[in-house]
Amino acid sequence: MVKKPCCDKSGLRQGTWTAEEDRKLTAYVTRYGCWNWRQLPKFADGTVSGLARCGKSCRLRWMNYLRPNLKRGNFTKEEDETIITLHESLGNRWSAIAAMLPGRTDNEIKNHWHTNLKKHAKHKPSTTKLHDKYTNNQNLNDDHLQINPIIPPLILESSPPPPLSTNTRSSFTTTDNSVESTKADSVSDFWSEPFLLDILSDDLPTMGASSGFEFDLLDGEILSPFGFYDHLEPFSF
DNA sequence: AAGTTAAACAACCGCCATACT
DNA sequence: CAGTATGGCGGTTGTTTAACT
Repeated sequence: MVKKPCCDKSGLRQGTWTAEEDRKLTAYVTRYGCWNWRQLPKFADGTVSGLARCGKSCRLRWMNYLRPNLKRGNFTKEEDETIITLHESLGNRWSAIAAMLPGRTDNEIKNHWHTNLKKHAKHKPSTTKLHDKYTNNQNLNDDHLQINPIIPPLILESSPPPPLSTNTRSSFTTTDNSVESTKADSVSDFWSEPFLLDILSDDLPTMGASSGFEFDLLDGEILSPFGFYDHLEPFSF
């Protein structure tokens, strides 16, 4: 939804993400992984310099637009046919359909379905081999994962943020503000330092290899799956 | 050129399943 | 075992933009 930027009751921003917010989120996830979406924004150190977004919003933004290897742009004819066929078999299980289309998100497929394919699907009989395979298979859940074995591991779920001593998601949910603030401070240092040098020098080769990032330094420009890196300058928060 | 309509799509909401304490 | 926190999913909404009159 493209709402006007505003703050909700808890002071969190809503609406369209800015390039700055995208940079912050990408930088954080690139470095620490998506270990805990709901805690992530807390490390942004308030609403002025940090990410004043709810974790859910962060996850959605990352999964649908910022994560590596996402395709952008028009769907191919083959993709359309695949979506239609899978929808006949799976129904509105968009995540399952998206799993069959590397680089496409469930949200993207869902939107595409409602705006383009739904009307065509009504008139188009299913005749593809893929459809036959599914209609003849009783265990769709297991099978659809086997058909496409090249779905890349999405992101660094197993990589806890270095400053934390634990990666259990509930152990950090605490009412002990002193403990939390201490941890948050140590992590929020990240937000106040220029991350570019870090990711270029140390973390990125490793993180990039595991997460699908590809960064190239060319004449002072950084080429990345994200357009905004193309004109990125080292920044601090 | 201005107004209207339809299409596209980014993002939020609510619910549910799972993991943890 | 119950309660709570979190992640994930699907439905839906609302703004922007393109196409049309």
